[in-house]
Amino acid sequence: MLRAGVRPDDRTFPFALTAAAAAAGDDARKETHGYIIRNYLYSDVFVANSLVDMYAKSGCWNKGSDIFYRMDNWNVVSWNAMIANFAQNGAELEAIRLVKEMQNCGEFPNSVTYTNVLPACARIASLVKGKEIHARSIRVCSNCDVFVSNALIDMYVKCGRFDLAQNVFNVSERDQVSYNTLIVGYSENPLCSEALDLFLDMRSVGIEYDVVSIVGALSACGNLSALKQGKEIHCLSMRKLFDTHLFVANSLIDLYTKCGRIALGKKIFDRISNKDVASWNAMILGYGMQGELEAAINLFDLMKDEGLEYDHVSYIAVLSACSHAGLVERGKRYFDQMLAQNIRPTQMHYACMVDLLGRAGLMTEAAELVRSMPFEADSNVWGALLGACRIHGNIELAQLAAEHLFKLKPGHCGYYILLSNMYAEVGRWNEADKVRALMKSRKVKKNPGCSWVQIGNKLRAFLVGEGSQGSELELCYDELVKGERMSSAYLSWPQT
DNA sequence: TGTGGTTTCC
Repeated sequence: MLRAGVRPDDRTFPFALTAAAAAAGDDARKETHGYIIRNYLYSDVFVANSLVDMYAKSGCWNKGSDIFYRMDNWNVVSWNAMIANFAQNGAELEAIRLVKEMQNCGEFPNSVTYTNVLPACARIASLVKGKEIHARSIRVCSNCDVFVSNALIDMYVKCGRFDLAQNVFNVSERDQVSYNTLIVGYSENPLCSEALDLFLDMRSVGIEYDVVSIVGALSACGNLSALKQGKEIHCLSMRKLFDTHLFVANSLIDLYTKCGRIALGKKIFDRISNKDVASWNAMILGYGMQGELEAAINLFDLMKDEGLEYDHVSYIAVLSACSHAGLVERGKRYFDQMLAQNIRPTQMHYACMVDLLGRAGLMTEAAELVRSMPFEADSNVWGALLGACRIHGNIELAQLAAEHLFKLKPGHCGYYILLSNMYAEVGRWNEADKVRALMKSRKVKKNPGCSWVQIGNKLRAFLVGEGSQGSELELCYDELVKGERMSSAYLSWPQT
């Protein structure tokens, strides 16, 4: 247009800026912005809004912010773009605050406002703020907007309130995203079966599954060790050529390694031409999970040779492998390497390190690491320490760890039992009884041992002490064998 | 002839 000598006007730029926002690299953004500055088109609210949006999407929230605060007048779109700018770039509280501020400035939030701010509540898991937004959206009927109800479902899921997420889902208009949001939300234990039910439901009400639904369903199967259903979903994904999608392929590695089919997972890993960090992480975690620790650590080292940067998950994978293999010095080296790479350790990293040191009997060092953490240790960290105390018979430290665990996870039976058994082993019966009494007073039930098999689309569980399960077990076995024969018949690669 | 929106891998 410029080459043809046609002068763009303020109507041109919203289109150009939208395109620049989606373009790779910063060149198009800088050039377009520069032209606008040189030609005094800055004061047009449409143009300025598009600029804020462009910078929000490119991750420069201060650039978007500069433009916003220099604008002469704002409309509701300006506020919404600015809320998105904060919400998508790590300034969640600012985004939430801006909804109040826009009202102070006399602007009314609309459905887009709520759609933009709800993911901010979700990311910081602020149920209070999320509920407040929910209530406001009801007052102006925004909750009837499918974008808003989907964002609400996601917010409740991310705050751990599956009951409220399900409520919103039940009373709202539902589309593909509604199903996907709930499937992905449920695909973590212990709601994986619900996730798979929803995956079947969506198809029966005529809503097509897409890559996101497949990823959620595969992840649910992995967590359930539901190999047969996982294979079926693998087949469904092949039918739509989704299986070459990177996220799907990575989920397939996760599925097969979690189900113990390491070779199958490796086959998928090898076939991915554009492997990303998550592909490598999934494979390293898979080897580690199945006890192939040398393979896990070798793959970790190989990843670097391939020119890929480690992320925090890579380190969780390799540290847990070192811990299980008893490679203390090597684990410490990797931990230091992670710090040098400016990756801030999370609870899980500390839990791995405490486990590493503790298993090796370096109890003082493990306790010192917990003490030196820059934030309060969570139940994974204290649990790792308690586990190590159990192995090495360190009752004093076990008491300390258990004290924290009883506060952090008061309903978790395992910790009470572990400590009580430790007392009993050394004949400190009074203290063992005290722990049991504490457990009883808190109405903590001991979970019975449980084992299960999958038959068709159902899981059948067997509990310790259930009695007369002999015939039922045989029945399950027959069905299981039949099911295996069927699933191997339609797979295109050899079974491992 | 113009601006803003929800869900995904480890």
